[in-house]
This record gives sequence, C-alpha cells and structure tokens, in this order.
Amino acid sequence: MADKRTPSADPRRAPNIEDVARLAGVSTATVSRSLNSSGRVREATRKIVETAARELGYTPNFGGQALASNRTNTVGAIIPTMENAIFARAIQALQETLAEHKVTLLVATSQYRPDREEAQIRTLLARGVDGVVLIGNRRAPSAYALLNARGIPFVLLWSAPANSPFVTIGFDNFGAAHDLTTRILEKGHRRIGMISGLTADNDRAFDRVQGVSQALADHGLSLSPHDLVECRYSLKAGENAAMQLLGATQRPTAIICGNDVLAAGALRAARASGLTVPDDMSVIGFDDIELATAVFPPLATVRVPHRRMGVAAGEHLLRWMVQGERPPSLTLPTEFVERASLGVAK
Amino acid sequence: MADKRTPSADPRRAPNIEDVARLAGVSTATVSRSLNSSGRVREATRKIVETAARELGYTPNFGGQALASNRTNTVGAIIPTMENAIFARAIQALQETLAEHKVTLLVATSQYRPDREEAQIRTLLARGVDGVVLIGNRRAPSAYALLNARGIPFVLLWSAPANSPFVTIGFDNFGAAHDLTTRILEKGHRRIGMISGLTADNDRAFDRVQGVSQALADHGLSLSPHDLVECRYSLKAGENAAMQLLGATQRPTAIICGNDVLAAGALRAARASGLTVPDDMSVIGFDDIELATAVFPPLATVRVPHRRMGVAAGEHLLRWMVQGERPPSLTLPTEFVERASLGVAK
DNA sequence: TTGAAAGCGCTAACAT
DNA sequence: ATGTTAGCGCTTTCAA
Repeated sequence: MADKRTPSADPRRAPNIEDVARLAGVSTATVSRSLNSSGRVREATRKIVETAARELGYTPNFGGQALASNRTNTVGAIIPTMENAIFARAIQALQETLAEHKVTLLVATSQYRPDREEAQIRTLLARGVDGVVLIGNRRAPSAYALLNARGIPFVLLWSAPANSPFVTIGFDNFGAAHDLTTRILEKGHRRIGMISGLTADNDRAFDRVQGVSQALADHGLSLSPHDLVECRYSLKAGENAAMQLLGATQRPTAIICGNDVLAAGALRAARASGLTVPDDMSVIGFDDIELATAVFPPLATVRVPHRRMGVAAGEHLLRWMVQGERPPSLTLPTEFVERASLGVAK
Repeated sequence: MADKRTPSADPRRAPNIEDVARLAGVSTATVSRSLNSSGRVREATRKIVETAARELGYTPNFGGQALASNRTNTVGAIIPTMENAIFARAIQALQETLAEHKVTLLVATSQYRPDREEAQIRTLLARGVDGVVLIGNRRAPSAYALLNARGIPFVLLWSAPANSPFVTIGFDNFGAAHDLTTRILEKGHRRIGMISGLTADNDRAFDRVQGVSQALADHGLSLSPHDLVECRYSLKAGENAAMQLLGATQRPTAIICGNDVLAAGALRAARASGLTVPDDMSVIGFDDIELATAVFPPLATVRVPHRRMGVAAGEHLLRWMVQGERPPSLTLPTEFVERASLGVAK
C-alpha cells in the first residue's frame, strides 16, 4: 500500500490544492486566493496558478470548500410538483439565473403536502444550502421556524400577501381571479361554476376562489357551494369536477378553473357531454402554459409571470446571500389572455 | 468577541458533533456511529445519543461529513429539459427512489445541447456527486472521459443500444417506432410523413426515424426527404412542420411524430388546414404523456416506461454506489396505445 | 503580495 | 462497545 505521506502516491487520487501549490511553486493560500479571486494576488502569480491547476485538472473538493468557508453555493427549491409545466419553467429560469453566479440548484417536490414540504426543508438544510425557495406563503409556523433557526435566506414565490413578514416574489392571485371573473360577467355570464385546486394548504388556490367570490359579490351574485368543486390538479380530476357541475339542474354557462390543466379536463367533459365550447359553455383557465393553446378551443386564461418569478427569486437570493442584505418583496403583474374558449353568454 | 476555545460561546452557532458528544457523555466517534448506524453501538447508548442530538437540534454538517467520508449522498441528473412532462416524471420517480435511501438529487438541464450537457457534467462532478444519470447514449467521448476519470457510477436512460460499454436503462426506440409504423401500414396508409426532433445529437430521435424508415422499407416503401421534417420539440415547431408536410402536392394520410408535443402541434395544423383527424388524416405521437389525452382527438402513441426508468436508475445507481458492483443494463418494454387520432386510410 | 498555520466538523482506523 | 486521534481539503487570519 502506498505511503500516505508520499505526495501523489496514488495516481488515481484527485489532485488537491496542495498539488497545485507545489506545481505552481506557491502556498496553498495563494492558490485559494487566485482561484477565488478573493484577496489580492499579483496577476503573474494568478496566471501561474491557473496554468498549474489546468494542467493537473484540478477541481476544488466540494466538502473541503464547504467545510472551510461554511458556504455550499447551493440553493434549494421546493415546488409542489415538476409535472406542472408552470413550476418546471419557473425552476428552469431560477436555475439559469443561479448558474450565472456559479450557484447550483437542488430541487425537491412536496406533492402539495405540507408534511413532505417540511421534510424537504429539513433535507435541504442538512444539505447545507445557502438559500431556499418555496412556493406560496401559507405553511406551519414550524416550517418557518426551521428556516429562521438557521438564519438562512429564503424567498416565497407565487403569492404577494400585503404585509408578509417574509420576502415574497409573486403576483396577486386574488386580483387576477377577480379581474378574470369580471370579464366573464361582462360577457353576460351569470351562472358561473368554479373548479379549484384543493384550498386547504394552498393559499394561491384559496385566494383565487376568494377573488372569484368577491367579483361575483360585486355584481350581486354569489358562488354557492354547489358551484364550487375542489379537486387535485389533474386532467382527470378536472374532467370529473366539470361533469359534476354539468350535472346540476341549472348548469353553469361558464366554468372558471384553478389552472389550465383543470380547464383542459373541463373541455373534455364538455365534449363528452355533447356541449360545444364556447357556444354552449365557456371555460377559463389559469397559468397560460403551452397546454392552453394545444387544446381546442384554445383556453382563455391568465398569464402568470413564471419566468420572471424564477429570475427574480435567483437575483434576490443571490443578493441576500452575498451582500447579506435582505431584499424587498416584489409583486409582478398578470395579464388576462382572451381566447376562443370564452364566449358571450347565450 | 467570544473566545474561540470556549465551547458554545456563540449561542447562534449550530451545534456540532462535539456538543452532542458532551451532552450525551460519550465520544464523537460514538455519536457518529449511533447516528449513521455504522459499526456496533449498544442500543442504550444510541438512545442517549439520539436524545442529546434531538435536544440540541443537531444536524450533521454537510461539508464535514462529505470531507471526512468522501461521499456526498448526492446524485446528479442531467435531462434535456424540465418542460417536457416525460422527463419531469422520470426525474420525480428517480428522486423518490433515491430519497428512500437518504440520497438527494441535483437536477440540471442541457436544453438538448451537448456543450451544455458537458458543462453540467463538470458542475455536478465539482459538486462531488456520488453518481450521475444522463439521457441517451450518444455524446462526445470527452463527456464520457470526464465521468470515467473520476470512476464515478453513472447510468444512461432512454435508450437500449445492443452492446453499450455503459450501463443503460431504456427501451428500444427503433423497435417501438418500427412497430407503430407497421400498425399504421396495417391501417392501409401508404403516404406517410414524419416529424422528428432534431436527430443530430439525439440518438432516441435518430433511432425512431430509423425504425420508421425500416418499417416502410419492409413494405417496399421509403421515407423520402420530403416526407421527413426535423424540428425542435415544441408545439409551434410541430405545427409548422405539419403545415409543411400538408403543403406537399400529395399530402400524407398519416403523420408520425417524434413525441406527443409535436403531435399536438400537428393536430393544430390539421385543424387550421380544415382537415379532420382521423377522417382526413391520422396523427401519431410518442411518449403517452397527459397531453396525449388532453387534445382532441386523443393521440395514438407509444407508452414509454418513464417511471420505471426513473426507479430503476435510482436502484441501479444506489447498488453501484453502495456495494461497488456495476449493475447490468436493462431494457424495458414499450406499448403501442391505440386512440382515435389513428384511423384507417381512405 | 505572499506564506505559515490554525482550524472547519466529521469519519474511520486503531487501541482499549 | 467505546474512546483516541489522525487526517479529509480548503479558507482565512495573522505575520512577514
């Protein structure tokens, strides 16, 4: 067996900072400074070090770096699911933003379950992430306690509560839902049904229901329990929910859906029921993912700033992590997208 | 400033293994053994240690653990994009499998670009991942060299080449495409067009084109350059490609698409052209993602074992990482799913 | 501008 | 079964 004290005894062993220092004829401190552009190093020295590092194929050992610097240059994000394109796209934007600053992203999913989310927060913290991104703002105090105990930077995406004690980067779910409902009412619809995601642990879904309710109330209408169905965010669930609404004695002339996937399900239900959209009934989605224009008729929906949220989350977090100053919250605009699935009421 | 030698001088400082050892009245080695269930520890001792750890809210420091053990319990996966549900789902399955063994997943995307993929491989290796998952088997030797230089376990998903020097977990793209084409021919179609993803750096896309070609050849037909359009995997690109095929003097009676997203685009093109599917033309997809049944008519397609690939990738990798023995390759079956978008030729 | 050296927190070999 | 202790590779004072 090779003598441990003999340098480069094992050729398979990855080169370490000492190997680089030796080859460059400098100290390990100088190598570290050169490669991290921290502290001053003469340009000529840096060149020499870089050459040596390249020659050896040196990559800093992650564990050593993390241990010594107490930073991992890693950010963790927990989203409900990767299967909804809206989150996938936001995550992609986040990752690209972080990558520009040599920070990598650890992604975990909660399946919309608070207990899983909290477990994932624990995992990420154990992984030593330097920052965390979460979706929504409603969760158990214990979850926030975990984050706060470490004093770790974290931002909440997808909602924009008025006086949050946390940094939020999102949009006004209530307002967007209120707005779209108003537009539907302007088309003459009066019997309106809604298919929502499960609101229990989902403030976005909850706020959207509230926005619809309020808009109806503003017009002297109301969203009765019969007109509202909650279900999982899946095509099949949306279809079933729509079937239920369509089975009512007075079926709605317009169905507002918590997202585009549910709306696609509602379209399928309409077709199965022999109803034509929008002539017999209108269907409205939320998110404006690609699916919205893949179905027929294309879905009227609300464009959610997923990409901008992802980018902003990355920028805010980086600022916070590096400069140590807590960034402000940010509210982004949404836009109603009118398409053929919304027609005038007959 | 607090004296560094005074233990727990800074109450904000995270508790370390020494704090736990002190509280439990044992050595740090025993704490490590208790918490990692490595080596023997008396049950009573373990209890005491666990209590102490819980009381202090102790979480092992990731950097320290990684540095000392030379393992990060992290696996990295590089997929083309998170925006295609097929990859998202496979990744989800992979993550769940790994999570059962306390291994976390680092996800990166390549956007179907070989250079980006190689850069991501570098990043993951720098991150000290213990294993890697890649999609497809065709890439530059330099990419494989990176992996091999570290002797790190890695598996390739989505394809099943006959004599790969690597561990692959996938399915027979050629065979699946050959099979679906044969079924289309059985429906009487003779003028067949194909919309494929870009085949240059994508062995799956390439193999599918070959499978279609071969099946046609088997019936004395051929896939001429005019009948084949390559484009990005997007709805819009699929629509444009279909438009091109439909503009031919003799338009195809069936269009085979490289995936379901392209097929959804083709459906849109058919509608825009005033053609009814499947009466005027058939459209066939690949993947069987949710989108396939969200569109109308629902897409005939090939069911790809995305979930099984994700699970198997996790299991094989874990086995390899822990037991050190390289697992065998695995070929999973696909299934043709007949749906309304495929009709008999008129 | 550079070097020497003290840790960072943990694991694992070895000793008991 | 448990303790002692030597590193793992890196960053960061502190000196020079």
